[in-house]
Formats: sequence, structure tokens, C-alpha cells
Amino acid sequence: MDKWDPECRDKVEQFKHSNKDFLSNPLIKEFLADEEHYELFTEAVCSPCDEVQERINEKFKEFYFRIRFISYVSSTLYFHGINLDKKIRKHDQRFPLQLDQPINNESETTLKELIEYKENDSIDSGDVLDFISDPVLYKAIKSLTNNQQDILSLAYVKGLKDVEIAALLKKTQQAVSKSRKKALNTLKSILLKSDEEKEL
DNA sequence: GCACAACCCTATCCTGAAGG
DNA sequence: CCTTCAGGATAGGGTTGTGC
Repeated sequence: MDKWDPECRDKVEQFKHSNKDFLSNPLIKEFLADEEHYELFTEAVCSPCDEVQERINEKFKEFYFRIRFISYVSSTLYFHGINLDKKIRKHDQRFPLQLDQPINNESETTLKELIEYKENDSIDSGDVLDFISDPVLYKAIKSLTNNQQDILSLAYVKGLKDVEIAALLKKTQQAVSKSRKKALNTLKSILLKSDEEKEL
């Protein structure tokens, strides 16, 4: 049921028409996609007053902060990932291990691959902490439970899927997913807290 | 393949009361 | 005053069922 009268709807349509460009902005679109925001917007167009203006401004501030916060966290994790990958590659390039050499001239198989194959995916190898040089991130990962560290290592060092990790740890996929998510959230909050402290 | 909701169990920590 | 114990809060981790 529509609680707005036809005159109001006309006003809204008119506003939309004369502010096409503004309303096509993805941020504004996303903001108005929320039912509560759209109702406020309609109210502001139909019966403009300071109080409504104030409310919609507050809502937009909240919305904008949330968007920026999510974007910041995502990019922090993304760049941590990129930097980690760069460091690993640089390290591997600079210090090629004997184990990374092919076992003979005819074969591309390395000694490392051979050992890994024989050990049949030992859980203990490939600790995620071995790849961390950032002290804050290192400390953050250290603060996780052993189970969470194991899952992160298997997921991001060995590149295993949740189902594969679940099979290795004798748990369900959902339990692995939940623990991994929980671990990432813990890391996020620790990194954010650390950044905030730096800014002060 | 993954995430989420709902619910449950267990371990740990904190707090306040009771007893020696 | 110290120790012990019970009860509540919290966090980690488990499951099934379900949706994207």
C-alpha cells in the first residue's frame, strides 16, 4: 500500500526528473535503495522542513561512514594480501632454495614437490606466521586460537578450499567457514585499532 | 563453494557469598 | 583475610538447514 498521495508522488517524479544526474550517482542510488532512506527522501521532497532535512542528513552521514569503513577495511586486507604476495615472490626469487630446483635435467618436478607428495599434506607444514613480516599483523595472528591459525594457514598458505580443510581437520565445511570468518574479523579489528592508535 | 541463522555445548573468567 | 564454590557472562566451536 502506498502511503503517499498522488500529488506527493508527482513531486517526487518531478524531482527525480530534474535531478537525474545526481540520482544516478551509485552512492545515492545505494542510499535510496534502503526503504527507510527512500521514505525520508520522499518526505523531504513532499514536505520539506528543517527537521526532515536534519534527519536525512544524519542518515546519509551514517550511511556514508559505513560505506567508507567497509571500503577501508576491504582495501586494507587487499593490500596486506598484495604486499604479502610480493614479499614471498621477492624472497623466493632472491633466495631460491635447493628444494625448489628440479630433481634432474629432464624433469620439472622439484624436490619440494616430491617431499610434499610423500608427506601427503601434513597439516603442520606451511604456518601462516612464517610469511608475515608486518609486526602488527604477526601479533594479531598470534592472538588467534590455534584452530583459527591452522585454518588460515591451510586456506591462504596452502590455498585449500573450506571443504578440503574440513576434511583434513575432521570438521564440517560450515565450521571451517565460521572459524575462518571469525579469524578474519578478529584480524580486521586489531589492524583497525592499530591504525587508529597510529593516527592519534 | 561459501555464508548465514539458529541453536547447542564447553571452557574460561569474573564476581559475590559463605565458611574456616 | 584467604579459600572455595556457585552462578552468570562471554567466547570459541560444533551441528543442521538453507539460500545465494
